Amino acid sequence: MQPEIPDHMFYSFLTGGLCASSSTNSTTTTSSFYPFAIEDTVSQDKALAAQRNHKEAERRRRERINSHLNKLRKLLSCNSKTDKATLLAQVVQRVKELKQQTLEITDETLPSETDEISVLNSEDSSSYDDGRIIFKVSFSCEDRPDLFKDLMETLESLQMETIFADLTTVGGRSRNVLVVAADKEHHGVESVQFLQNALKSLLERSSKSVMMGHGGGGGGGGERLKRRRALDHIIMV
Amino acid sequence: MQPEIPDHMFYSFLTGGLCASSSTNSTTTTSSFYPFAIEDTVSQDKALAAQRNHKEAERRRRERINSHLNKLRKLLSCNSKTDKATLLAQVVQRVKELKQQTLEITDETLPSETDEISVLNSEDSSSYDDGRIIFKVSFSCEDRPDLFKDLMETLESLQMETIFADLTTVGGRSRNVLVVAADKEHHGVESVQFLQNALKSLLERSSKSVMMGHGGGGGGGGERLKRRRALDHIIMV
DNA sequence: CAAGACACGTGAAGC
DNA sequence: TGCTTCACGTGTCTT
Repeated sequence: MQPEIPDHMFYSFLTGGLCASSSTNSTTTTSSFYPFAIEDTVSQDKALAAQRNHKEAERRRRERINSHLNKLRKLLSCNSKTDKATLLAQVVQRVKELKQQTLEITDETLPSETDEISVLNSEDSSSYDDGRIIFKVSFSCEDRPDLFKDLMETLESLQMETIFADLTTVGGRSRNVLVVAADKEHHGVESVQFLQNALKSLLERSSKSVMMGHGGGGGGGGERLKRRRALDHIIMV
Repeated sequence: MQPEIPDHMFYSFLTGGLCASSSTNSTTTTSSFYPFAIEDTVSQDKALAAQRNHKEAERRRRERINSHLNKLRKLLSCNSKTDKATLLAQVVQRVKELKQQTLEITDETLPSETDEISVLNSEDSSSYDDGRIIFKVSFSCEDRPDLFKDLMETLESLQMETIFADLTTVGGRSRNVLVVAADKEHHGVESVQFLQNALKSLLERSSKSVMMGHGGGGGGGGERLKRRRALDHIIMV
């Protein structure tokens, strides 16, 4: 596998032979000036062995780096003849792209890092359900065991019927999109406020039960995807 | 900025001076053996200039590579003192992770590459809507202008009411998730078949109008995300 | 040959 | 001290 002394005799004769190395001159030639004295041959052997180690270590280092570069070549499915530099440029671009992509998709489909509530009166868009007012409710918050139960109780107490629920829980955060229907006899357009307040207290209850363990929540924002695994997504009708 | 002849006199005396280089021996020393003849000083200058160019080019190459490595260090937000090798190992891992992540998310939320239809009778899960049967319909297909209109007409002809629609169109592909309600007077559980057949003809109509332009569709499967931009996502109630 | 890319062995600097 | 990592200049092979 290894060439083992392929052409380095050229350099070795230089360092170990006539020419003195630029830095080792003050260490080996202290006790004796005779070029081929006994002490020198011993220390020469030691130095030679050291340099051989050094050389091989460096070779291993190069191999390690190049192996990773080859892995990257495969991951980007690019030719094995592509430059190291251009390969790395492509890697940089790819990482940027992937980061951006996951961020885009994430922001549109997964729970947001900050607590958010949105209640929309969707009567204007399409009013096929004449006797009822339809609201679209969506909010992101910290997940907790009784979140769904509390939510259902809240909606029931408001005499609202859940038509559709899209619940996504991942990484301890929960994103909930609901479509609820309210009777026009008991509710008007102003019920948006009721809903919002009810959800607000729901989220406050949530933050009370968790309190600490998740410090600020605002901070860095670059590595928010790291812990995310196996997303739990439920759609109910 | 540049050191400009910092310590290479050691090597230069070697290549241009006493010792003959291992490969250039047959080119420069053909006409004369006198070490300091005129022709030799000229060719020496030329060779020296060439080696200086070579040296600087190599330096630029190193800088290029290292600059990209530093970019990657920033992108992975890892310390500037991390090894080249371990950095690259981390990059490999990160790229793999990001690829996997986008793939996972994509498969759960975005249109699939192949045409698919799924119709579920969701009566078992929760039957709060006593007078009606609720179906969950989801399918992925090639996008086309009148897809939504045709879909609505189809559902109307089946006397089914759309309660919820989640339509995602991106990269020429469309993913549609619908919750439809059917009157129990006109429909039974077997209506799942009606729905499936209707959707099947809908997709066949679709593939007829597009036909070519997207060859197989099966193939590679590694770079399917490349063209995806600005996702068009509509939720209707 | 010139221009570019790569592997190599080496000295220096950090633990 | 030895071990590791880096930048450097070089030889060599490919366009």
